[in-house]
Amino acid sequence: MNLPKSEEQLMQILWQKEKAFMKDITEAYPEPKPKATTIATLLKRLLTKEAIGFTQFGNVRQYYPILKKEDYFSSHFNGMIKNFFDDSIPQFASFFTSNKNMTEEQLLELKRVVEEQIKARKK
Amino acid sequence: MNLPKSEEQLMQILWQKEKAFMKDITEAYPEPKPKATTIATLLKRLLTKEAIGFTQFGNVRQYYPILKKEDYFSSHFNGMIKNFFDDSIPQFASFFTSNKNMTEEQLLELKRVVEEQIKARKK
DNA sequence: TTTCTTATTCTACATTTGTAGAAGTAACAT
DNA sequence: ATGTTACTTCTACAAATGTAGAATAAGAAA
Repeated sequence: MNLPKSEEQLMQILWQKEKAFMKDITEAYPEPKPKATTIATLLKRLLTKEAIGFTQFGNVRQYYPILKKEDYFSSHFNGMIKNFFDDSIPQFASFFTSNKNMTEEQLLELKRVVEEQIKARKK
Repeated sequence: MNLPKSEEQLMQILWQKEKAFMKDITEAYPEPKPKATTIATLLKRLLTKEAIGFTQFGNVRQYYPILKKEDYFSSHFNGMIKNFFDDSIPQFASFFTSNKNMTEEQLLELKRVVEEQIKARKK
């Protein structure tokens, strides 16, 4: 499932809210907010793709994501690793950690996280 | 710079080859290869976007990437971290390392890479 | 040089994406 | 009851994307 930018942005809102009525979605958009019909169109397209669903409440719908954020992210991320690092995690890791934007503090934090994970696997 | 799939695929080829003539590009494509004119269109679009350039050799052109792979990847990656992990590297790291697809071996490898990087920073 | 092959440009066209107006409908406020 | 508001569906349309045919030009092969 590969969503265009505009739909992905809407998904981000739904992932964050888990459930949301039109009104909540509109509120969540940053300025300049798209027109209501634009949002409606996107919701409709996402419904067609079955990336989201809704529960009818009277005459209003409460939308919720069907596509999981983790899955969506993972598939993208894996795709990138594959294309950019020849499917090699270490190669990616190396690039990632030598990234100038990363502070030493973050590196230490990362190390901690990795160690923790290794420990968790052991048992 | 955000390239559509088809153009990105062509860029991958150019990044890999560094320089390439039409013929080399065609060869690099996996089956089913796109028609030559399709590739030509993509090259033209990439030239317009100044993502690539070329050197004229007689009547043939040798294309090369102008847009750097690292930069392209970084900007995408950062965008994803921002959208999916609220711009938090540790949050991403945590998700990344707890990924089921990752073997313990890879984790150890990652730890090694991180430590190496920390050491490198120190001096 | 005649023909074949290859690269390039132009043109074309269906799909997808981004955005939104028009209109209908039902709940809501007065 | 009745105009106002919120939501949804339909329709629309420009721009971007994916793909490629037609035509052309210029070496390469015969």
